[in-house]
Amino acid sequence: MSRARAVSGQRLGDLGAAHGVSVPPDLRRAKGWVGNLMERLLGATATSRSVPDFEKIGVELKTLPVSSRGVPLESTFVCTIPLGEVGDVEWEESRVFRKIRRVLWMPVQGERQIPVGERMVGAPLLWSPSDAQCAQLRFDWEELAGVIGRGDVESITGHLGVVLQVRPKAANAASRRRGVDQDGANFATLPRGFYLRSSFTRGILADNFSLPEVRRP
DNA sequence: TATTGATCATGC
DNA sequence: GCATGATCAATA
Repeated sequence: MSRARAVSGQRLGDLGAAHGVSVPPDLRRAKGWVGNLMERLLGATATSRSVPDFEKIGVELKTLPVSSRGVPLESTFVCTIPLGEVGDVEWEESRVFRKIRRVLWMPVQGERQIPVGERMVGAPLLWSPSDAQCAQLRFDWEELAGVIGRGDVESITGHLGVVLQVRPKAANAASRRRGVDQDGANFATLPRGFYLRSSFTRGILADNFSLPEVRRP
């Protein structure tokens, strides 16, 4: 938290320069740049292993692009979906629950009109879901995991789910991953991931900071 | 214009 | 291919 507070209020360009990281002209070809920079600044273990960013304290790091008024501009990716087994897993042992039980949110200005190097880091927030938030997440997760477990992943669109949604998570629309239908037969389908809706993360910020009045799901 | 579906980069 | 880090951009 000391490190997080130290970068709060600073511009990405200055932070990058201090760490020998060059700033891309935009994020079209560097979508993970802000997240990767924050990992370096805060001392997270930057690997592709399925463990929390801060392994010893069980904390996941998430940067959150926000407007000048502090409203999230994008949904938040949580995890990919093991299509063949998600229907047989309990909520408490799910990837979603494990991933978001402790999150360090780092809001960062995300408006495209602001040059990447001039975007400022906001106030950090170490967060765990409240009982009410857990209930919301669990409700959506059980519905979505249930549909996938029935072998109906193809019927899911981003519209389903109040706080959590399922959307593609792939290199492109031709990507394929094994799925399992109701009869246990394999089939090829687009890889999917769970995402937190921006209305949900907006509520998290609103609960902890002074933001414009918002309606939460 | 908010949102969904598509896409980009990197490591192993 | 699948995990990490996400944002872009077409469209409803």
